Amino acid sequence: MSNRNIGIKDVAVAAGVSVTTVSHVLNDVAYARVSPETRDKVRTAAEELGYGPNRLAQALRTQRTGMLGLVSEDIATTPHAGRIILGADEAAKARGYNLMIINTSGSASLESRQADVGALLERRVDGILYATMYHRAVELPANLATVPSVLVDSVPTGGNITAVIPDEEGGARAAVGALLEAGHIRIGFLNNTDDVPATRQRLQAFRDMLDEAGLDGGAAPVESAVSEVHGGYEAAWRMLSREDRPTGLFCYNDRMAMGAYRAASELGLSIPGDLSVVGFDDQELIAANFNPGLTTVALPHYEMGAWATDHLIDAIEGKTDLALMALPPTILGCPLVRRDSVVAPRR
Amino acid sequence: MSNRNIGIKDVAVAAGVSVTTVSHVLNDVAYARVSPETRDKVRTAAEELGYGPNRLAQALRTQRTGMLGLVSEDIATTPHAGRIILGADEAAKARGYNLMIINTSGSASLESRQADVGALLERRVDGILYATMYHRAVELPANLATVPSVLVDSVPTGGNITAVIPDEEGGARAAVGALLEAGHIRIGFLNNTDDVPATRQRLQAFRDMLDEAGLDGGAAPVESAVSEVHGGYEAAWRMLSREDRPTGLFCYNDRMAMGAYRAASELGLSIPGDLSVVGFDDQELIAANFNPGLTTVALPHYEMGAWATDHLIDAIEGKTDLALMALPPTILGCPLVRRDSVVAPRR
DNA sequence: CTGAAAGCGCTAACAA
DNA sequence: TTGTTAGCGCTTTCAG
Repeated sequence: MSNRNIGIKDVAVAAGVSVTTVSHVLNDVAYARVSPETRDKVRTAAEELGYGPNRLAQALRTQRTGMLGLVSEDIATTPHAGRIILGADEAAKARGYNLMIINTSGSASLESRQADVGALLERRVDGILYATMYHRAVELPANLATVPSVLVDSVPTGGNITAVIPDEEGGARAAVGALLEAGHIRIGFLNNTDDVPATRQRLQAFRDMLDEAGLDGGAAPVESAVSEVHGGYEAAWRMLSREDRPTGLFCYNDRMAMGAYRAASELGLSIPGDLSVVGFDDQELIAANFNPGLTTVALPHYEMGAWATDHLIDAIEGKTDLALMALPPTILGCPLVRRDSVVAPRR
Repeated sequence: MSNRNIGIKDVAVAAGVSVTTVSHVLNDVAYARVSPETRDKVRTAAEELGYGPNRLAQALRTQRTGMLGLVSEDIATTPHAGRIILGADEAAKARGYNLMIINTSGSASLESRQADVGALLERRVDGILYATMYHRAVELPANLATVPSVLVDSVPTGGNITAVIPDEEGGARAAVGALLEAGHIRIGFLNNTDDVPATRQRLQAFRDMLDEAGLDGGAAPVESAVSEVHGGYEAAWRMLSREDRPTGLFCYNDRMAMGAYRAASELGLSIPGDLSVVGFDDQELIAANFNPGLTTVALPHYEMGAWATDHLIDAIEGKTDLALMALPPTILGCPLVRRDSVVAPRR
């Protein structure tokens, strides 16, 4: 058990050598030439005393803390943050780094976010991950540029910084593809009303897929509403009340799909018999627990967190030049998760 | 904007004073006697140079890092972790501390969890928060005792450590109380099958409340199943198929309540008309988005995180002796969140 | 093969 | 009222 009070000097005394030697063997310094016997003596002494290095002192001396700062938006409000943190934590741990986390609000002022970054900087983190809770364009605090950093789940409004984002288009194409593949030809889209990349890109992919299938994407029904359960409910109600109501429905996210389930049920439409639906986000609680289970598209939060961390560490260790890969953002896939809400349309 | 490269010495030179003076004014050292003019010179010099203290060096010298370690179980799988982290982060930030987070698994071996604590110890965190994802008894890594620490959302199996847990009993009493108050006299409980404190305490509170209301708690219907949606569905189906089916249903958690909603619907029972239900956990996604909105009991995760952090810092700063408050655990309230799933029974 | 000593950036006696 | 200086625990150059 590691004992806070004992230092390298104590180990040196116990082993009857100098601190230099202790440092050399404990850190496996390449150029050090120490006899096997001495190495053994040192190691057992360290073991017996329960020596653990003081990382602060190490850091002060080497100018490397082995700490990564993670500023994350709205940690408590979405499950997405947890996945990014987990991906980052595991990637970091695998390479001997640890995470210093600061929560911020998506709506916080630039100054307040700059102060958060500043706190991390004072602690001399080796690099910073800046994670947002949904894919959009963010204005980054200027002091972020002070240190290697990567943006997770967003693109920068100005300037350039390495970023990693989800493949909205590919995900949407997979979703619509699942419907097409099942044989649907009347397909509707329940879109979000916010002006974020996902809104535009998913719509574009929706239309493209229909066009490519020989259907008229431009004429396909689209209803928009706030991307919450009640919005999905309202939009679905409108969509499903049409004469030529679709047999397949692509929803902007799982929450809207949840609303669509309710609307369908109230309209006497069964899922998937009368209506096939596919969502986006793969929110466990909703998607897996629905009846029938919701086929949806998963967002790669864990993967983005891990990717960002790995590349950040590469940059810190000089294995990569972040500046070179600053633009464009790296895009990570959004895999389709098949459950039971898509079947062939009734004929 | 804080500049990593400039140190206290540069400020001293720029201001034409010694480093001592700089240190004194920048840290507002009480006993220091520095003229107002000098103070000004120092402050503006620091400002202009963009000086930010190197917290590592400070920490090495003062033996205080201002960092708190947080080992948290299963960050990505429950929304609870996010709330604990948020509560801890805000409390910490308010007192000038930051959080170093390590994720661990609830099922990880003692050694692996001990290594996680060890990593925090090497970084010389001033104290450690150990958070579990559900209320139970945990075996803590021995090295945790090395430093001030508090356990969040669990009680220790052996030894003593300050802990903070939710008021299971009070929460359950509030839940059953809501049903009683609405006039229900046939009330059932859908319980969890895991042997955790919540299972026992909520059941006990359920029976007690009925007894106190002059109903026979011992005879009240209880069905148990795994605490997931499908478990709730199965248990509810059994419960609601009885001749004397209850008009009020208390569910172990919101997920089980979600299953109960489905079972009720399939049995042609409307909520809340034919059946009033109350859950536990207040999982936003479920509880608020259900139709009707689920009346439930909120778990004080944010509060536990904040309470633990505040008391940990008190101990670190010598304002409290943690040992004195080690036993018994502090209990934080679980407030009832009223929505629309409880009404008076039909008569 | 091993050790002495300088110094990372800062704080806090102590001196002036 | 201000400055000198000795470390905090470690790594690393340089000399044996």
